[in-house]
Amino acid sequence: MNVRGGATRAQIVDAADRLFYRQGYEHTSFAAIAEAVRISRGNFYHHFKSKDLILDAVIEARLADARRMLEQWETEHADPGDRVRRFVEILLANRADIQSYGCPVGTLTSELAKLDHAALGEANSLFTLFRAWLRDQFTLLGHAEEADALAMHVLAMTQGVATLANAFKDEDFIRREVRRINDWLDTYTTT
Amino acid sequence: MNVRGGATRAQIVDAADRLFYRQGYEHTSFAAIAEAVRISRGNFYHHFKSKDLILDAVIEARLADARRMLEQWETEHADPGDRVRRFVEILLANRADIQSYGCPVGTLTSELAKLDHAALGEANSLFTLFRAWLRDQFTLLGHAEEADALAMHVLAMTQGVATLANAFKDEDFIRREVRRINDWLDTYTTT
DNA sequence: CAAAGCTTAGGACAGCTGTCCTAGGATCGA
DNA sequence: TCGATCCTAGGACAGCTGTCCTAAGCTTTG
Repeated sequence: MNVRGGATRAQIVDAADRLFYRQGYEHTSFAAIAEAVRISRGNFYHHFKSKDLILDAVIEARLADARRMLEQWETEHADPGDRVRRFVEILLANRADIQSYGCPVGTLTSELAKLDHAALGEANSLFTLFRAWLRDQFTLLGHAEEADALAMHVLAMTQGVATLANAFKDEDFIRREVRRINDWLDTYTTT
Repeated sequence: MNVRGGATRAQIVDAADRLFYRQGYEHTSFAAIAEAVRISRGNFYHHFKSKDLILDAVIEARLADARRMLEQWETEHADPGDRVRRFVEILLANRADIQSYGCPVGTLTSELAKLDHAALGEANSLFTLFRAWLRDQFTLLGHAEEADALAMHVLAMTQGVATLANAFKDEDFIRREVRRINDWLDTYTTT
C-alpha cells in the first residue's frame, strides 16, 4: 500500500465517522462522504467496496479510540472512583456535540437497531467495552458483587442525560445531572 | 368527508406510527406505509400531500394519546407519587417493544435531530408534555422549587434505561432500574 | 335520477442511492 | 528504465424515493 493510500483511507473513515455522528448512518450518502474527502466516487469504491464496510471501519476506529481513552485514564488516575468520575465527565467535555447530536454510541446503536443492520452487534460492543471497564472499576472499589449492575446504572444515567440534553439543549441540566451522579458515586467511593 | 375517508386516514396514521417506531422515519417509505394499509400510492397522496405531513399527523396522534393517558392516571391515582410511579412503570409495561425498538419519543427525537428535520420541535413537545406533567406532580408533592429538575431527572433515567434495554435486551436490567427509581422516589413521596 | 364532490387506482416523472466498470495516471520494485 | 501494482477519475447502471397527474369509481346531495 502506498503512503498516501493509507492516509486516504484514514481520511474516509474520519469523514464518515463525523458524518455518521452528525447526520446518521442512513442519511449519509456515499456521495456526501466522497465530497467531504474531496475524492471521486470511483476512487471511494476502491477503498471500500460497500457502505457497510465503511460502517465497520468507523466502529473499529471508535473502539480503538475508546480503548486508548480508557487506558489513558488508568495511567492518569490511580483511584478507580476518579476514573469513573472521568467517564461521567465526558458529558461535560463533549457537551456541545451532545446537545447537537446526542451520544455517538447511543444514537448509532439505536439507529442500527431500527434498520435491523448487521453491524448492530459491533456497535453494541462499544457499549460492552464501557460496561466491562466500569465493572472493573467498581470491582476494584470493593463492590464486586454488584459491579455489573452499577456499571449498567452509570451507563443508563449518562445515556439518559445525553438524550435529554440533545432534546432540550440545556447545559445547566447537564451540569446538574453530572453533579447528581457524582454525589451518588460518593456513596460507593468514599474511603 | 366520507365515513370511510376518515377511517382510511386514521389507518394510514396508525400504520405510519408503527412503522416509524419500528424502522425509523427516514427508513420508512411511502410505499411501505401504503402496502401496510393496502392502498395505492395514488390514494395515499390524496390523504397526505407529503411525507412530512404524515409525520406531523403521527406526532399529533402520539400527543393526543399521551394526554389521554396522563388524564387517565390522574383519575386513577389520587396520590401524585403514585402517578409518577405509574409513569416510570411504562418501562415495564412496554418492555418488549422497548427492548426491540427503544423509546418511541427518545428515538424519534434523536432521529429528527440528526436529519435536521422541521418537525423536530413538534417531536420535542412530546418530551415537554411529560416534563410539564411530571413537574406538576412534584409540585403537588411539595417540591415546587426543584420540581422541574426532578421532572427532568425522571425523564433522563427512563430514557437511559430505554436506550440500554434496547442495546442489551436485558429484562432484569429494566426491573432493577425501575426498582431503583422507585426507591429514589420514596425520598420525595414518603408521607 | 343527475350532478357534484370525494375516494381510489395506476402509472409517469426526475432525482438520488449504492454499486460497478473502464481507462488513464502515479508510484514502486527489479 | 520498465513492468507491475496501486490509486484515481468519471461515468453507467438498475432500483428506489417522494411527488404528481389523470381517469375512473363511489357516495352524497339536490
